Amino acid sequence: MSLPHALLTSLAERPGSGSELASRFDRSIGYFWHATHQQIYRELGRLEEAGWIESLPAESGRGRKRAYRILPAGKKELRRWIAESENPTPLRDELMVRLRAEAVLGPAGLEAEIERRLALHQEKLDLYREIEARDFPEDPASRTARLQHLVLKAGIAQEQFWVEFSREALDILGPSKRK
Amino acid sequence: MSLPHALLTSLAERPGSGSELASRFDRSIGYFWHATHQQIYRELGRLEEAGWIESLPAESGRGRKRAYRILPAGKKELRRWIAESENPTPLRDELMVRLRAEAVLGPAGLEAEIERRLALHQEKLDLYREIEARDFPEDPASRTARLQHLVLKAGIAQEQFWVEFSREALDILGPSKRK
DNA sequence: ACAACCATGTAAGTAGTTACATGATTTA
DNA sequence: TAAATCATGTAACTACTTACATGGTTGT
Repeated sequence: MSLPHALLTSLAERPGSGSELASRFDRSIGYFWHATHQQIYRELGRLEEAGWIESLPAESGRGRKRAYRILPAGKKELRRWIAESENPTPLRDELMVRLRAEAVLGPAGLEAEIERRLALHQEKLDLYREIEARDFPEDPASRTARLQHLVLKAGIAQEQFWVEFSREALDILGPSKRK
Repeated sequence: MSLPHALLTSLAERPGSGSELASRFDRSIGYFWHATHQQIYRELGRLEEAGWIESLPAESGRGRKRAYRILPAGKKELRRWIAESENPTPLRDELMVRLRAEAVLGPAGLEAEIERRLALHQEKLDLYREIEARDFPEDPASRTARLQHLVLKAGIAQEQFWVEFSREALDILGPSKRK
């Protein structure tokens, strides 16, 4: 389970509130780890109780922004976790199940959905490339920057894969409609 | 949620018992959808209750193999589901979180884990390629075979991606030890 | 007939999702 | 000052995981 450590990582990069963390999970960290705001708030509470992070603004009820930052104990825990061993999360993609289902049952209207997916992945690919052009314009960089760039490039490669895959699938499903 | 439809697909391809389905989930269907035997047995019960599949051997308690096959209602449901629209499952990979953590905290011993992952993915890649050579030796094939081949090729592309990615990561993490 | 294994299943716990609620801040 | 939005949070539910249990089958 990586959510607590994803949050620790994000807070190690820069302190922030729950909503700020939630929007970071739609970008950088979010290329490979997703979380909703409900998960994030719950987990921030646990992390604070564990003594790994602290919240800055004194007391406040709801609706008030509350900034968190990582504590030394949190950094220590994160460092310990980095070297841990864990098997890769098994892949899960319903589209593949649908393809095998259509393979065995015959045409059942999968084309439209794949075209929709193609557009989604193309859009995300464009976005990631913009981010890359903006954040990593130069080639030789620090170890930190090279690692962050590597993760972004992995996101780009994934989206590229899906774009190409969708095109191939459309070629098989409906060759007549393709130019 | 795709597990019930993954099972329906697998049973549409060929009837089988729970344990047979479980082992298929380590291959073909399992390239992109994973399930443990506990999930599978539970879900088979639900599918039978829904009237989408039936179990053949009359009455029998535990320890006795029970073969299931898909019913017309199950095929109808599967066909309906194929054309449904669903957003891609968000990616989740702890290794990426670890890389960003190591990027921000500095060297913390991630290399060994990446080498382990590299070996795992290389092994899986070799396995998939064997399966490809055995099951899809010829090029022009039926629509069904082309779709099944496409899904396998996607699995191959994924493992290839991870192998290349791991090598790049090692280049950044420990350039001295690479030849 | 005993051991080892195989197939099926139960139980408890955890992570993640969906729907909804409430107080604060900004905007019309 | 009312409406819309933002930030935080609660509650209920579902999928998935881990650990364990039991009845059959197979091999010696």
